[in-house]
Amino acid sequence: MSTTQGARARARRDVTAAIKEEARGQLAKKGAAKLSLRAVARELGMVSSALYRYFPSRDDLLTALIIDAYDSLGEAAERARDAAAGAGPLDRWTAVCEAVRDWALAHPHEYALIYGSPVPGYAAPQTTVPAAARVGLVFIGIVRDVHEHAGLADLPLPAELRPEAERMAADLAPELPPEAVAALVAAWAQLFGLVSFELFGQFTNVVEDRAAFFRYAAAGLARQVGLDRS
Amino acid sequence: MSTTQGARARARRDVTAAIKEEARGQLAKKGAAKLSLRAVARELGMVSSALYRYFPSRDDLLTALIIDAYDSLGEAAERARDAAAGAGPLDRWTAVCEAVRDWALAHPHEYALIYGSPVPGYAAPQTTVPAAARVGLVFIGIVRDVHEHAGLADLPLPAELRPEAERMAADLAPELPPEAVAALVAAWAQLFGLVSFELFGQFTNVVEDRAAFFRYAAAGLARQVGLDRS
DNA sequence: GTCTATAACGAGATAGAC
DNA sequence: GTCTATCTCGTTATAGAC
Repeated sequence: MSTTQGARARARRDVTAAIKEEARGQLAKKGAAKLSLRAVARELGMVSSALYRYFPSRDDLLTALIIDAYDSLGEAAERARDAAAGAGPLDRWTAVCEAVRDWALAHPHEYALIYGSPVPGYAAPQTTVPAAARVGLVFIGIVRDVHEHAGLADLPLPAELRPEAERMAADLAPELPPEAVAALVAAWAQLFGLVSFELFGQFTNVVEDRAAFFRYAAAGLARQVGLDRS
Repeated sequence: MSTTQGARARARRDVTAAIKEEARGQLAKKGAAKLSLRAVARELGMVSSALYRYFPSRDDLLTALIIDAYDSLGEAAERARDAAAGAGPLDRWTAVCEAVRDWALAHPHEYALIYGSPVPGYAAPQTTVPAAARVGLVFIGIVRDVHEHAGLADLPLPAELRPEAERMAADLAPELPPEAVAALVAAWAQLFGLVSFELFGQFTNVVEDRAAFFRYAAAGLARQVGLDRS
C-alpha cells in the first residue's frame, strides 16, 4: 500500500512539475496575461479539465508560479550569502545583490512575473508573502550581523519619518535601529530598480558595462544602509 | 479648400485622440498585452479596418501610447522643476522626484506600460527615445545647475567603473564630472525602483506612510548625486 | 479514491465571405 | 462596412478507467 501511495504521490509531483514547466514556457512566449490552462494542457497532450486536479483555477497556477519564482530567487540569495559567509560586510552585501541580478538575468520572465507589472485581473493572495519575503530577510540578516558585531555607520532619519521607521522596525527587524530599517527598505526597492531597468531595457543606449555599473551601484546601497564606513 | 483641409485635419486629430483614449482605457482593463485594435474599434463604433487609417498596426498604436506616456511624465517633471526654480538644490530635486511619483500614482497603467514588464512580441522603436529621455534630462539639468553654481559634493568612483563613467558622461552630459553622471544614472534607476515597488504592490504590509517614505528616499538619492553636502 | 476524457456553457476574439 | 462561421478561453458536470 505504501508503494502505491508513493507511486501516486510521485506521479502527482511529476505531472504538477510538468504543468508548471510548460506554464513557465508560455510565460516566456506569451506573457503572464495570456497564460492559458487550455494551451498548457494541449502542449502536454492532456485535456484542459484534467489540469483542474492539479490547480483549481488558472489563478492558482499563476500563484504557484509566483511562489516558485520567489523561492528560486530567495534560494539564490541565500546561497550567495552562505558562500560569502567569511567575507566582510561590503562583500557579503554585494555578493547577494549580484546573486539577485544574476538570477534575474537567467530568469527574465519569472522576474517580470514577480517584479514587473501586475497581471490584470489577478491579485496575489497572502500565500505568496513568505516566499516573497525571503530575499528581504537575507538582506536584513546581513545588516543585523554587522550591527551586532562591527556596528553600523550613523544614518540620517528625518523627524517626519521616525514614527513610520519605528513601525517598520517593529514589524521587520526589532533588533535593528529604525534608521537602519528605513535605509534598508529604501535600498531594497532601489536595488530592484537597478535590476528592472537593466532587464526591461531602460539602460539601452545608456549603460554599456552593466556588470561593473551594477557592482558600483550595489556598493552605494551598502553605504546607504551603513555597512561601509568609507 | 483651406477650411476643408483644416476641418479634415481637425477631424483626424479628434479621431486619433479618441482612439488613443479608448486604447488607454483598454490598457487599464486588460493590460498592454491584450490591447487589440478590434476591441478599440468596437468600443468606438467603428470597424477595425477604419483604424488602420490612423495606426498602421497594433504595434504603432502601442508606440503612440508609449510616447504619449513618456511625454506626459516628462512634462510633469518639467513643470515641477519650473515651479521649484527658486528653491535650493535638495528641494528642486525632491520636487521633481515627487512629480514623478505623483504622475505614476495618477497614471498607473501608463506607468506600467513604460516602466513595467516588456510587452511580449513588441519591441519599442527608436522613435520612443526622445520622449523617454525627457525625465532624465530634467534631473541632469538640476545636477548641472548645482555643479555650475554651488558645486557638487565629492563622489566616489571605483577605478573599475571609470571608463564606463567617462563614456556615459560623454554621451549624456559632457559638462559634468564622470562621478556625478554615474551617480545620477544609478539614482535615476533607483528612483523608479521606489515608484515601481509602491505601484506594483511590493510595499504592501511593509511601508505604510508611503509619501513620507518616498520623500526620505528621494532626499537620500539627492545626497547620492552630490546635491546635498549635509 | 484518484485520475482522465467527453461534452457542454457562455463569453469573447478572429477570419473571411459577402 | 456587415455578418457569420469558427475559433479561443475558463470552468463545470458527468462518466468511466485504474
